[in-house]
Formats: sequence, structure tokens, C-alpha cells
Amino acid sequence: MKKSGVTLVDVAKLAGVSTMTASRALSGEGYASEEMRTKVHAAAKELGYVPNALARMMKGGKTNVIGVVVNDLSSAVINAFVTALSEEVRKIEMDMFIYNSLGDLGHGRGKRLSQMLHGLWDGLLFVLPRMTDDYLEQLEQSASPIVLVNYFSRETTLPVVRGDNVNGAHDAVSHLLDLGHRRIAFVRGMAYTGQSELRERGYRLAHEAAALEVDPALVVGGDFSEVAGLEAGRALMDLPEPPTAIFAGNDSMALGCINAIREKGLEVPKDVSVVGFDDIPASALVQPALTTLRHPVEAMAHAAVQELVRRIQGQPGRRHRIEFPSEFIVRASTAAAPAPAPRARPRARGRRAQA
Amino acid sequence: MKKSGVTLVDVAKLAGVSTMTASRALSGEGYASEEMRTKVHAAAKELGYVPNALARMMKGGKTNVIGVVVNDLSSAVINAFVTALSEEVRKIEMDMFIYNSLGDLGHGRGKRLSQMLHGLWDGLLFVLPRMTDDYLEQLEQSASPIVLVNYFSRETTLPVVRGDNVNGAHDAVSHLLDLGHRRIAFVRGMAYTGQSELRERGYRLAHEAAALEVDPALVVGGDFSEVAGLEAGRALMDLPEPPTAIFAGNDSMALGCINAIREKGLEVPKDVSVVGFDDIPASALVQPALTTLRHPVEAMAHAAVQELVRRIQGQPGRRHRIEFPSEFIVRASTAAAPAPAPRARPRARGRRAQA
DNA sequence: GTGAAAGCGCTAACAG
DNA sequence: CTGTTAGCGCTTTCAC
Repeated sequence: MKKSGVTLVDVAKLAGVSTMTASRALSGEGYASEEMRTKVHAAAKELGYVPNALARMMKGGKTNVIGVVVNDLSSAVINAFVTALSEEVRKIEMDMFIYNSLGDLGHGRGKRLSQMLHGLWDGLLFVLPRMTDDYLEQLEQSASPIVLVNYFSRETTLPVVRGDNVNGAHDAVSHLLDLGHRRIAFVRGMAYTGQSELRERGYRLAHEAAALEVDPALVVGGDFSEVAGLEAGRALMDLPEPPTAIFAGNDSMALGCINAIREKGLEVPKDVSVVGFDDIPASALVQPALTTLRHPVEAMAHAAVQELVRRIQGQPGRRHRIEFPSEFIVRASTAAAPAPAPRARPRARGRRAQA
Repeated sequence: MKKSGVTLVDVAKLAGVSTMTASRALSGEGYASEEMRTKVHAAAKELGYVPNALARMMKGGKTNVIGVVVNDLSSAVINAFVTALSEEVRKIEMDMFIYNSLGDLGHGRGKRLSQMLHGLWDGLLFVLPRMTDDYLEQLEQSASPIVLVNYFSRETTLPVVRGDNVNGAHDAVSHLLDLGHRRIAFVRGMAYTGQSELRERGYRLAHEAAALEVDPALVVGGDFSEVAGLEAGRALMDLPEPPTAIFAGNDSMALGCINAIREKGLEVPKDVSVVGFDDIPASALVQPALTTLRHPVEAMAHAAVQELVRRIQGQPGRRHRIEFPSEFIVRASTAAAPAPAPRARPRARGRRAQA
């Protein structure tokens, strides 16, 4: 089943010229007399000719297409990166396809991905990828240009463009410490992207720098989702000595925490300060607006595309790992720590802080 | 510049067989002795051979790929559709690429899209597309299979799978009327997708069915964004006679309205009820959870893919237009209308003050 | 079972 | 300026 039936040969035949003339007339490259050009264009139009991109690509060896692989399009963060990448790619006049692997690379269908579609694109960008070790190894041995964006799981020889999570988290927690908070909770995300771990490291380093110990009860599990944040928040606020501030592994969980805090009849930031990570769109719109950290998405997208293009063109990569500092954005969800509770009954106060 | 350098010919040479044998051994199709098979596989592995999808596709005429075109990936609705489509496509063992046109089709780069990549996919799905008339016409004349998902702007000969907006809106507004609300506002979205208009029609029809008039002051503009909802909400609540219920053109604006209502020191749903449309993920999580309408996304994705596949296979389309009723989801943002204000004597009351 | 030839639709590269 | 030839990497014939 042909794509559209009509090929360049048909056009040429109708126009009464050679295929080559037709090709030249249509592509605009090379010499072609005005007469031929109009004749060919007329024929093409009449037949409804549409060039077959596949054939053109095959001939040239280059497709002028960059592929972007994600495994969860519903994530606001991934979305932001994909959109920024689209714009970068458009700037350099290339095309971009997004491929949603629907889950970890290396399992099921994703297993074959990098191979199956090989040849369709000049280079591949992986955004916040989750993959098996096997898969990574396969990628490392792949001949086609690849750049990983925000990959943290393990060391790799592939070029990586990533945001700095440790220092960002450090900044956020230091800010809370500066505001007088001493019981600062951390809500973990899922382990496998590696981001949660790095953010937790920053959280711990900030405590160390202030010569403070982290109460293990204040570090709780989560999975980066809003519901997980809600549950983690409830658990934290139910603690005998609840935290006065929560640093959530990401914004979604931070929003969940805010809801949990409200359920207890407490106010953000008066009673409890909350900080997120990622600066998803909702964070700026919510009440109170969320203090958070954001990766310089546009700059990172730019760097990733540049690096990829460099490799596509066979030039040596600029750098193996490009790291971007995250920007700390102070909004309305953080404030000075509340006056310390009258030692005797911290719980009582927490319960009915306001009617 | 070759994609990976090593081709089937190289593999065959190393294995000491013909390219054909190599092809058969690797693809698993056709006869090939065990011996050849292992030999070829060994050679392929040694060279790191990866088949060129482009060449394979070209030969077969079919690519086994479905393309999905969107113009704004950050939209939660589009996202939901794209994800559902991914899963549908995976079920039928095809691949799917997403192309983000970054704005209306028919302007700038988008202009060339349908042509440029022609041949790369067997069929094209347009999700919530916005396009110029020219572009639509071009699409209608295109030889390749196309299905539009949630396209409402104008009549078209292309197959369309879409959610029913009019009846959904009618249901929502009827519900509010049943709850005793008599001043129900509507917040419009952007005009160009056509959805806002249909939802407004449902809103008006519900009023007509109840023999009530719509106060023109209660129908305000918006653009489907949360900020627009906030502004519209403020404007509405500042009215001399503010509404007791707001039906927003979509969920994002509904969430904005809720914030606006809160700013005035009022409560949802006690003082004002709010209904959205689309059931974006945030709607279920927000406090109070939003009453809204949702398209049966999975069913629609299924229908769209089936219809497209049918056309790819050259079978006649099942139906030209497939419409799916939206589901009305009652959550916590709607309640009975507050007792009428002592002074205000709404004129709407005259007819048949609620059964 | 395996191989040789032909060709998918297009465009570099060279002739004319 | 225009036409002819060749070939991208693979697979579908059709012989052997």
C-alpha cells in the first residue's frame, strides 16, 4: 500500500520531463528554467504529489530529525523540558519527534526502541530517563549521537546535561535554617531516578554545615506524587514533635503536604513552612505560592541540543557532563519558624492552633 | 554520514553468507538453517549491527508508525489524550511519534508539517488541533489516513472522534439549577477550538429548558488558563449581584475561580458552587475536589486508533463522526444554593422558583 | 535452504 | 540548463 500513490516519476511523466528535472524544480536546488519549474509545479499540484520523506532521508543519510524519548508525558517537569527542547530544535531548523516509552526503558517494548527506530533520527535525547543497566550499556555502545538530560541514576560515558540537585537542596534547607527552623522534614521521592537521593544529600549537608542533626523520624518516604505528599504530610504532622518546616522532594508532594497541614487546622507558612522542588506551573498559582527550586530549563535544553548537534556533526563533544545550578525561588510558603512551643505539650498546641 | 556505519552487507560478509541469508536469519522470517542463524547473529553482534528502520520501512511501504500531532504539550487535556493514545497504539503493536507543532497548524513551520514528514507514518492523529482553514483543506485532500480527535472548529470531511460538549455542559448546569442556583455564571475559553462555544451552548440550553434567562453580565471571557479563571472569578464576585454558582469553561479556570472566591472571604461550595470541565488530574486533588465533566478519554483513544487503522488498511471508515458523551462527576465543589439574600430580589425568580 | 537480481522513491554526480 | 546513471539499505521476487 503506497503512501499516496503518486511519486516523483508520475509528476515527471505528466510534465514531460525527466525525474531529475522534476526533483530540481520542486526542491528549488540546482538549476531549473522558469518554464520547467512552472510546468512541474502544475503537474505536482494536479496529481497532489507529496514527496516521500523516507526516501529523501535515506538518500541523504541524514534525517534532520532529533528524537526525544520520555517515559511519562504526564509529568510537569518532563513536559517543561520537552517543550523547551521543541523550541530549541525549531531554532536550528530541525524536526523533533517525541517518543513515549510508557515506562522504564529496557523492559517490554522499550527494550527494542533504540534499535527499532534507528535511522529515523540523527540523534536521540533522553529526558529524565529511567532504564535498566543493560539498556544504558546498550546506549553507551550505540554509534548514534545521544545526550541524556537529567539523568542521575549512575555514572555513564554518555554526555549528560543535568541540573544540580545537591546544592539546590542545600540552599533551600539553609534558607529554612536561617529562618529559625530546627525541625525540618524531608519527603523522599522514588529512588530510581536518583534525584531524590541527591536532594536528600543537600538536605543533610545543610544540616551538617549548621552542626545540626537530622531527626530520622523527619525523613519520610514518598513517590513524587501529590497523594504521596498528602500522606507524608499527614504522617509528619501526626508526629509527637511535628516539624515546623517541610522540604518536599518535589513540588507535587509539597502541594500534598500543604493540604495535609491544612487538614490539621494549621496554616502555611505561619505554622509550617513548605518548600518544593522543580517549580511546576501549579506552584506559582497555588495559595500560598510555593517556595521552590527550578532548573534553568531553557538553558539546559539549549545546551543539550547544542551538544547533540555537535555530536551529530561529528565534532568532539564539548563536555562530558554539563551541570546547571538550580535557582531558588522564594515565594509565600516559607516564613520564620513559629515561636518554640511551651516545652510541656507540643502536641496540644499543634492540634488546636486555631479554631 | 552513515548512521552507524555497519550495514547488513557488512554482517553478511563477516558471516560469509549472502545479504539475503543474513536478512532472513536476523528477521526470523523465511527459512534459515540453525547454523546460518547462529553465525549471522554472532557476526551482527560483533559488529554492533543495528538495522536501518528507514530502509526497512521504505521497502515495505508501511512504517508501522502512527504520528500524533499536538500544538501544546503542556495542556493537561492534550496530555491525557496523548497518553491514552500511546497505550492504544502499543496494544496493536505499532509505534507512535508525537509531534509538537508549537502553535497553530498552518502558520510558520507547522505549514509544512503534514508534507515534510510524509512517508514516515502510516497515519496521522490530530489531537485538539488548531489550524487555519487552508491547512484543514490541505488535510482533507491528503491521501494518507487521518483522524481528528476533539476537533470542533468547523465541518470537515475528515473522520472526527470527539467528546460531546453540549450535553455535558447541559448536565452540569441542570445540576446547578436543580440545586436551586439561579445566578449561574459561565466563563468562556478561547474561541478558536470551538469547545468553549459548545459548552456555552449547553449552558444556555439548560437555562432555556428551565425557562430561565441568562444574565449577560454573568457570561465572561477567559482563555482556558488558571490566571484567566482567577481574573474572571474576581470580576464575577465583584458584580453588584454576584453569581451563586460558576460553570467554568474548563477545570483550570474553575480552579482559578475558586481562588478568586476565597480572596473575597467566601467559601466553596457553601457560598458559591463551582463546576469545571475536563477532569484534569489536579481537579480530584484540590480542596474542595472539583465537580467536573470528563471525556471518556480511553474509549475515545481506542475509537480513534481503530478508525485510523481501518483507514490505513484501506477499509472503509466505520463512521465519519464518532461522538462520546461526557461523564458528569460530582465532587465537593457544588452544593445547594445559599438562601437568597434578604434584599436582592432577583428577577429570574419570577417564573417558577424551583419546583 | 540459499543466492542473485531487482527495486522501493529519491537525489548526488557526472554527462550532454 | 537537462538527462542518465548509480545507489542509499533493505527485502521481495524468483531461480538454483
